[in-house]
Amino acid sequence: APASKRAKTESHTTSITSRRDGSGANHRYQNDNLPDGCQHNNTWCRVFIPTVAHWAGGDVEPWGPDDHELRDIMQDIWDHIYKGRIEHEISSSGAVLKVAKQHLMEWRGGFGVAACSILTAFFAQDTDFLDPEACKEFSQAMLKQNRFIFRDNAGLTPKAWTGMWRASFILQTFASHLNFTYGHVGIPNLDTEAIGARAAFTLAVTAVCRILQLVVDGNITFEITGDGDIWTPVIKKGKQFAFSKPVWSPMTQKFMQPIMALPSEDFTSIVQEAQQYAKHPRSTGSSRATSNVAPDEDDEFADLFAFC
DNA sequence: CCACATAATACCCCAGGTAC
DNA sequence: GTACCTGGGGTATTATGTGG
Repeated sequence: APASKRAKTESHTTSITSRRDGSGANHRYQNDNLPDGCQHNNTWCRVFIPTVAHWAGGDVEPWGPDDHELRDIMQDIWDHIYKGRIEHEISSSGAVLKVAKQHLMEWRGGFGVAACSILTAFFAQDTDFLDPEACKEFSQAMLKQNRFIFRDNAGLTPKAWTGMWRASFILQTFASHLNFTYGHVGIPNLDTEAIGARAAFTLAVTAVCRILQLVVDGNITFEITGDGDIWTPVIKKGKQFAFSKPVWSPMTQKFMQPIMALPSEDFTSIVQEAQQYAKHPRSTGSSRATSNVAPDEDDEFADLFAFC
């Protein structure tokens, strides 16, 4: 690694890790502890954090790098975004890193939340699913298909995966990543435009698996109010039901390999398709004036069962 | 059709809880 | 004490309604 590009400017840097000296509860770091000015024009939360998440969702370990690697990456991002305005050397135990990691938590959690609300909305629009058993059967069928693919995946070409990848549940869940990273900028040192979003996509796939599994096991129920048109998902309390690294990291690893093997053209087209579900669609030329807003239900069902 | 007021939603942020 | 994850409070932003 190249030598540090700057001299330390803060004299208060304790030579040893300066644990927590933030101003929040239990001396935790909060936004007030970030370098002065970095939040001007919402640059911190509208540009810096999305850029960090864009990197974290790239072709890397989905559940996150260690603090030192993350520090180095974030330093590059910082130097580019705040270049000439705010000089700051990020500490691997300081406010910038800690607060940013909090946002990355929310970024990962967003996949779990998205998968849950998408499946809930799907059930809510079909009265057949008023019967909890129907929900379970449906979810079981989805998962079964996944297992079938896994069982003999040695003999399958990456092409065989693409059918499943295009399932709208997964694409919609993946769109939460596109939303979260909206506003990110390219960082020359990191070649951020060249890397993909395979980690993010892996998390999306895993999140969908998790929510289906919760339904199958009866660990999520739906409170239905109104005239049956307001569904509220209720997930049982417990760490084992969370969308978290200890529970889902093994599954993520399984998914990661074949996803990494996808040719970049295929992956690019997947991302392209997911754009329609994003809040800030990247208009890729064709006018979207007439045809959409949301895909009509027939299309959605067609996609959904395309791989069943 | 536009300006404005109000309602709904999304976003950001913090801190509690839990496990180690 | 530290790290991970969650849930909710409060505000900014967008959608919706209403009068001119």
